[in-house]
Amino acid sequence: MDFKSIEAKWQEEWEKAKINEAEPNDKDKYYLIFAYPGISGYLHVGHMRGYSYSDIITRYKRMRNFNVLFPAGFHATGIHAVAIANKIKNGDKEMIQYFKDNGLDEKTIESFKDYRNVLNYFYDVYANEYWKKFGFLIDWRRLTSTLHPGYQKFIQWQFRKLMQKNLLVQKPYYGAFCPNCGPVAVDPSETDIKKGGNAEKLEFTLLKFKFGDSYLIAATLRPETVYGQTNMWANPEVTYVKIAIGDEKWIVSKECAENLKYQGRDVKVLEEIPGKDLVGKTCLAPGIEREIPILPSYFPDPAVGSGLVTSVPSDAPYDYIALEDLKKDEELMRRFGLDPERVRAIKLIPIIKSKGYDEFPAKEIVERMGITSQHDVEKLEQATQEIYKVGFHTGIMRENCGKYAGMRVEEAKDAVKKDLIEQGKADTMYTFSEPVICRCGRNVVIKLIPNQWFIKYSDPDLTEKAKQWVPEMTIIPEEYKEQLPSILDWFDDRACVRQGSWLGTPFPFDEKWIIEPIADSTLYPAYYIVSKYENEGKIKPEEMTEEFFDYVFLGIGEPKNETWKQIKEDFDYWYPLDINLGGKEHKTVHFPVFIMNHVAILPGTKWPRGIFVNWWVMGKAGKMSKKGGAEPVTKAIEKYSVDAMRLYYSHVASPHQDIFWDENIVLKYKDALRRNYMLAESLIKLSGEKQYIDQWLLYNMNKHIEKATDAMESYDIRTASDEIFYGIARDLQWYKRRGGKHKETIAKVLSAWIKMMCPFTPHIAEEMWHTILKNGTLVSTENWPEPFEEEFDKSLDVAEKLVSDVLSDIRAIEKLVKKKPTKACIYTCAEWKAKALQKIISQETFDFSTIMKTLASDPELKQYVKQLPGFVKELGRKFIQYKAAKPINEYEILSSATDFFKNELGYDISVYKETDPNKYDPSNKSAKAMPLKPAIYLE
RNA sequence: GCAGGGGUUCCAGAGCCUGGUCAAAUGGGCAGGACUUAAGAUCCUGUGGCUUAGUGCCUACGAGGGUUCGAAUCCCUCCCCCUGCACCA
Repeated sequence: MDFKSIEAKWQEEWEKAKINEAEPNDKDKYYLIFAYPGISGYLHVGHMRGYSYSDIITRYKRMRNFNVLFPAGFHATGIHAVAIANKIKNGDKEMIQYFKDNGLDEKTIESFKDYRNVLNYFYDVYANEYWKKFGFLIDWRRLTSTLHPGYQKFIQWQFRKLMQKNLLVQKPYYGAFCPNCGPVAVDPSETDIKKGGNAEKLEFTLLKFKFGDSYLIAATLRPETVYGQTNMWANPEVTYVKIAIGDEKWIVSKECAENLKYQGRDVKVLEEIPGKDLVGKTCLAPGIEREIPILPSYFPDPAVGSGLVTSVPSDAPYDYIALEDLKKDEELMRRFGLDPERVRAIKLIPIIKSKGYDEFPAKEIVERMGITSQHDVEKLEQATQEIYKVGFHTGIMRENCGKYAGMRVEEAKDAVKKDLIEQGKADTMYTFSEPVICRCGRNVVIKLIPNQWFIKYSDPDLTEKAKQWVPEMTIIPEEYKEQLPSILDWFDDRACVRQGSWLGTPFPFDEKWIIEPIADSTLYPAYYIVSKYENEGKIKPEEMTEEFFDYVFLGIGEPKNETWKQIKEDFDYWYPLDINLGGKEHKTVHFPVFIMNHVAILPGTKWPRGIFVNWWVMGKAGKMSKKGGAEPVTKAIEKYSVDAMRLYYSHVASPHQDIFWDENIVLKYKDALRRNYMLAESLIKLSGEKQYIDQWLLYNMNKHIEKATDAMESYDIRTASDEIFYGIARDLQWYKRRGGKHKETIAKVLSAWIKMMCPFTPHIAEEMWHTILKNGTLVSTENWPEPFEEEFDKSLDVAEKLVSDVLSDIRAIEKLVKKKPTKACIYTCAEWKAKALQKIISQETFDFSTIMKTLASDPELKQYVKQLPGFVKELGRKFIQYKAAKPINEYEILSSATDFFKNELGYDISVYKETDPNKYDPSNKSAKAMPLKPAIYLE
């Protein structure tokens, strides 16, 4: 089967038929978007998961006779495109190779020096190489980007509305900042940065150690440990600086001085002081007011804190091991003129009592973990974290800790810090927990922005309204719906503009600020209504004034022309949005702000109706990296076929669970598609009488339609695809095996089957619709099948189960007798037994004594009263399974299946009634016959 | 720390809300067989243990308790794993 040409063929047909284009009409509407992707490079198979769900859902809704709007766009704002352009400009080999690997020629790559070409290139790749190739029925006329002029007008309007509602506030903010590039995002995906994505922004306490006319500054996260200080660590390889700050003089690392400057402190560098010059001297430790020695060590990083570290070897693994190392290192001590005796005399001071630790937690954990040197950074980090955690939660200050004795560490930490600051012995500064390097190579610092604009998501009224709205929404999965109110509560004000070489919309109240990329993508489903008109040239961006958007979105004012009127009509028809679909990474940022902005700006009738969250596709090393390692989309399409991937996403697990990409599994789904195709092909060739198995098939198909429909209605893609691709296939397989061959039944069932496949695997569904069923229409425009109208009864299933049970019973006996039988005899039970079963399963509930009474009161059954109790007990087990089924004629059913049995088993089968006086029954098996469990004799 | 999710049979993964038809769907793997020149294709059969002419019993759904006639499913305690946490969308 040539998947590739099938895909191309039907994609073309769909486009010709324009079934992707949506205009208002008199049908009910359904509007879905997926959270549009940032333009950050080629996408991999992980990204296609959620997008595929979007297309499956919208195709389903379309077949349910909804008028469906499914637009898409690009999130172009931010740093990505500029970063790529810069790299090309700088001749970055890796980046150039990346494009070469993707088949681009030198000239095109060269053109990427202009970020606009980068954007245009990826717009094209995403839309045409990914989405279109995946068969998505996106309304391409609405394609937009966050950099389209109209879109920017829209965003500016949105911010004016926020301002009018007092939801924009200005206050100081400490943000990550690159001196070259401006604000950067520090996050594990390392979009903006080269290194340090896991760094946390920490507020360090700066301890001031009196040292001559100035202070040595040591940064710490554990101010409460001042009582355990034994010495100061200076790194002899680092050059420190003496700075004038306020009316004091501090000694810190250069990086620290830099940080302080960025954090709004008035800093003037006075002179440089090599670290080795500090070693051997003493300083006055704050809090304990004791002179302590300054000792050499190599772990203090000038980029972290102040580059100087106060040593608490009892509770800090780094300090402990550094001290131990030094004590052993005669040569080092000699080099700095230290007195080895005095160094060795330094004793650990017990200060905190933590659960599971004795006097010196640091010493204990270092020994327990077998850490032998201060260069074993990984283990030391782990140890530090462990001690920090245990100390914080369970620690109690010991009696030598002054007025804090007996206090819990959790409280002492803040108390000590506060007191030291008040006494002028400490200060604070923000620092990253590890060095952060910008893409440009510079160290990222934390900068104070005194007049940062925020969106006031903490606004109590807004939060409350949003929380109230959540229960009204359809949110998939349910757990997220329960989580959302607490996320909305927790959600704080969020910086919404920034300065720097960023792409984005100018902030309407101060154009030197650019609106940051999360804030400009919260209300955008509304813009897809307008974007079509912008793209068609029917409205110019200049025309998109405040008046325009007020009219279209809020119904305020009057239309200036027909187009305005029409756009408003469109908006009123399509809005609100039914589903916003996005990955789980959006749970705590995008989705909450999406809800809150709608709630803040639009009237209640336009608030979003639903959210669908999908989880990720994982590679072997965790989340699939955007930078490589994962399978790129284009290659995957070739290898697996689009439909196989769509089915894989649908069926391999619930959408709300991470899945692990495994190409063998995807290939299995490709096999499954082929198998179903072949099955349908073989069935359509059959012809013959209508039999009871046809009724059975229709009955089961009916159930599959009901189940799959129910599943789809509740967005349970996994269950639906299971019913359709495996449940139905299994029944068709059995039908065929049982000798089913009625043309009309087959055509009817296949037609429904293929329709149901269509949302999931549209290409192969179209192909089957045409080549197997010889239809001239598009299955994509058909209606989803309704359950068949025939009267069905559960007895159809009961009967068929009888046949398959008898078959597997015969097989079981075959195994036990350990020889190939030559014939089999089946004895169906006597009439009275069948009658008794019928009486039992017609009961509401299984109650032994009531049933016995009912049976015993029957004149016909009365005579068997001795056999009844055992009989009832045995049938009790089947009660639920057979409850309410109509009676079946076992003899007839089995007799009609003798050919089937012969085919399956390879020998003759005779069916007798237990009561038949002429039956062949050499070993008296017939008496064992029970309802739905005939006796069997093998010879 | 704050918030959330989860531990199911060889693997993946349903079931759990609404307790009994659950030795537990489905897909894979594996074993055996069929068809084939052949197959990664397709089709059958099997896949906890013991036992048995189609049966029955035991052990099972992280661990331990509890509720119940009855628990993978409800309640409690404990252990372990995972995820997100804010100028990345």
